[in-house]
Amino acid sequence: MDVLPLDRQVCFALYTASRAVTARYRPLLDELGLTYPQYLVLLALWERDGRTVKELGTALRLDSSTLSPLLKRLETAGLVHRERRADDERSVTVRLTPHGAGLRTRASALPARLLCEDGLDLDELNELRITLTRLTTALDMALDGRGEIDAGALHG
Amino acid sequence: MDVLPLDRQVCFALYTASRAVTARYRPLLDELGLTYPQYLVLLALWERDGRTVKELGTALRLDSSTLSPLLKRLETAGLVHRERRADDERSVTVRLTPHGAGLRTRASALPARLLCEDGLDLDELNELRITLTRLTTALDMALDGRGEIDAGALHG
DNA sequence: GCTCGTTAAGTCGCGCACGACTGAATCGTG
DNA sequence: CACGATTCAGTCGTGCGCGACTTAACGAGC
Repeated sequence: MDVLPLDRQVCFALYTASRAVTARYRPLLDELGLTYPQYLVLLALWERDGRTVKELGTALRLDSSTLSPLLKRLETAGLVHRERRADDERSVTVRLTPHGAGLRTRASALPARLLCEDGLDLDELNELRITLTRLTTALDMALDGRGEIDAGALHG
Repeated sequence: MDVLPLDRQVCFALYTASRAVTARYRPLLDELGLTYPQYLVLLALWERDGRTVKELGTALRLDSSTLSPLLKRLETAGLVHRERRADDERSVTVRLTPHGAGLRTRASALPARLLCEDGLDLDELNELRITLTRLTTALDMALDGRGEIDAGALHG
């Protein structure tokens, strides 16, 4: 069995496409003073404000070691505010400041500005998104399942 | 115009799917002592050995500031060897060592091991790869075009 | 109430990515 | 030949991602 050439590997196409998209977003996000992951965090908060770090991590599939420093930078930039929950002192609630909430209007124009140059029509984008989501959940389940099988092997 | 929810954004699906794939590759690549970008560099070299840093960068869409430290680590690990070209002292040729070439056999088993758990069949993977490649080239052209248009505007 | 296991946020180290820059080699044009 | 522009590899600083770890708070069972 031989190695597939780079151009035939789905994993490489995915890796490259993801970087191409963030590269295309970059100049637009620079105008807002945001990085791409910071933009995704704000997307999550615009959709539902006041989530805990844990809940944001679940939505974005990132853990606290990535989110904590990122949120600290967003707080320094005056876009979010963090405070410990009164009912559970372990959790921290992340809330948009007026400034952070105000960016929503400007940010909502971004996808449309990129849509016209991505070489795909709306149907293709929709299908692509669905396929990618299916791929992600399948791989996540396979990764989780690995651990469960290993744990199960210990009992058997 | 309102902001799309996170789950409807193609950019987010791409970002998440890309990380899910590398996460799934990680335990397998750990056995080979490789990171995911290092694996991609080796894929490129297995396909055609003796390329310059510049040529590798074109194939992987990475520039020297990413590749130089990565190649240095591969050289320290004894997988590649670097040497200045005699006919052009600016360029550096990257060659696989016997050890680096030998990893090819073990690495060729990787895609098949992941294929059975990605939740997609071969036709879907093929279509996905083609769509992603089209997306990447379109976005790259748009990004390049931006600069050319700006430069053109100065002449006009 | 106390202990032990669990959970949440955060820190640290490492390896990318990428922009900005440096230094050396090469090329083009006069 | 000279000299300015270009090309190539490499360094540096910043911000992710992520594994391993720490600390504090919660919860269950005794």
